[in-house]
Amino acid sequence: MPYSKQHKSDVRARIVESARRLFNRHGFDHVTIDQLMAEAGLTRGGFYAHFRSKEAVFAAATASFLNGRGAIWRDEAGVDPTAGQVEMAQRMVESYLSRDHLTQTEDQCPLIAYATDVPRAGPKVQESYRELLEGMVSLFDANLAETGAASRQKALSLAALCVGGMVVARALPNDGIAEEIRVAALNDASSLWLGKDAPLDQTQQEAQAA
Amino acid sequence: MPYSKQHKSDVRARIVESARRLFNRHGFDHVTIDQLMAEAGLTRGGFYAHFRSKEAVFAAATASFLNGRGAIWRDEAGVDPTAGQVEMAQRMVESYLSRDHLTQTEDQCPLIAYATDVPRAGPKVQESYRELLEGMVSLFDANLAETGAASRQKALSLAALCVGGMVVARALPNDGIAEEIRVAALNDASSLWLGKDAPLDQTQQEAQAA
DNA sequence: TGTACATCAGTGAACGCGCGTTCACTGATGTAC
DNA sequence: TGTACATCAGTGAACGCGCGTTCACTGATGTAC
Repeated sequence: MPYSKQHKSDVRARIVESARRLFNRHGFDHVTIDQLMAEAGLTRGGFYAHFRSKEAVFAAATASFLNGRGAIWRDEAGVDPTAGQVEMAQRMVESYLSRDHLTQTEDQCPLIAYATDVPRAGPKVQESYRELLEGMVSLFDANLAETGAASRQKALSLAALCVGGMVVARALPNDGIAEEIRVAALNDASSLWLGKDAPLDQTQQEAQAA
Repeated sequence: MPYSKQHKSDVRARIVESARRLFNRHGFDHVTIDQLMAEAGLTRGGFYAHFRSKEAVFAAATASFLNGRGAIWRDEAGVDPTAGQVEMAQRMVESYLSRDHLTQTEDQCPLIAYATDVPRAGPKVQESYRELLEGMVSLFDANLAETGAASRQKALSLAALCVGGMVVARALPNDGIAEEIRVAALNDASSLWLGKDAPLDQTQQEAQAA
């Protein structure tokens, strides 16, 4: 039995990671098997020793976020015992609508990156997408000041604003309007949903300093 | 001079209309020249008597919305003299976040449909997209109770919620969660931004009746 | 410890298909007489 | 009013390229002796 199981699963993980980064940046259709194998330091043909199809690696990439970064985010959000609930929600929103998250397309949340790929993708991808969004909603739900149906509703629309705001900002040119949308969403998410003022965002701080 | 100018521009308009519908439904990459020409009752080759490239017809389709339906929407929104400002904003939000608008992908707002195609498209498309979004923001801005910077900020985040909420709802399976997002966005847009309760939406009315 | 062997991850050429685009041709239509 | 003509929108076959997938082959690696 040449090549240990360890080796194979390591390589597979490397491919998934390349795939995740590239799909995130360019979307499903605009990434080729060649590209993602090259990014993983391999060549075209070897791909099919690990995955049955391009669609399969897309599903794996989505799932990998769900169980990797996504899970970490989820865990961290529930962790700090000194912070109040609304404090936690506020941190989540600030991190989601941060300038970094708008800029760094490689590591962004797949809810943003895959939004329009998902309807055409297979059931596994759709399931992952749904699961991830539900996770986000639950997380908000648990950390809002409201309870019951009111909390659920706010959690849903807050998720829509966070994810949707980023999708829209991405579609706009980088000349100010995108940032304007992001900052407006951040401020209103804070004041309208969480009932508190957002601390000045990085972009706003720089504007004041100037 | 065979075929009148009229004839040529009629046919061109028919192609643009087919393109708009198909691009709206399937996105730029998943519509073929064959399909859109067939939809217009023509064949492949004739396309290039009207447009230089696929990208060109995409730009034309985007612009056609801007000058057609988009302009109508804009005009209507400013028209009813008996309605107050906030009343107008409320109507706009209700129409944008309506169940019909979620379902009828052919006639939806291109801000939703093209969100992820735009960053990869040419400058004309990007310009149209930006212009359309700015139009929406101005429209909200002019109809909110606030004034100045506060109004602009609310207009921006309201646009993000409307467009983004629809994009996200589209990406979710049609089994309830998509509707839940839409209705939550609608209700919170009404209560948090406009300071009023939304009348019961069609879906909610049906739920109550059952 | 060293060597022959079997396995299978990885290689890169090749296949096949879809689709944007081109092109030689056709035929419908407006104009000139 | 009718007919020959010129134009060019429209046709559909063909081209060319990109890319997902396949396949015969290679060679690295673990195992058996």
